[in-house]
Amino acid sequence: MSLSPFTQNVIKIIKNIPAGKVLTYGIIAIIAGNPRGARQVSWVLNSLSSKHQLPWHRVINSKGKISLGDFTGYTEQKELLEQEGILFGLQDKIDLNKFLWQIKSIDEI
DNA sequence: CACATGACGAGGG
DNA sequence: ACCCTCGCCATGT
Repeated sequence: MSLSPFTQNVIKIIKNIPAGKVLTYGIIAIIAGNPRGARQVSWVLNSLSSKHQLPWHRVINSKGKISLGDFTGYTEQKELLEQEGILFGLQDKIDLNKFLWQIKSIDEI
């Protein structure tokens, strides 16, 4: 199995998100080279996070919320993020203006 | 080649 | 703010 360059970039980006910061599926897709590849990002997390030791919990959706369901890891992800100092506001929403990792290009990695 | 999958996102009601 | 629809994409079967 070989992964597309885009998917490889996604892995590289996620692996470099610093503790205490988060990134959204959409932004990762953009930085990785495909503005419309957000769904592929979720696929990577779901199937390759353990194999590549990815900090999967640092990826949330564009609304600043956790995308996992109550029975698929929601609580675990929230705890991991809180342990890194990330705060949850009303509606369990994270303030992106404060916790979003400011990266503009994959070259910064 | 056809069809299903997955932790998405923008838009509208 | 919530819910649904629709478009999108790399993979897997």
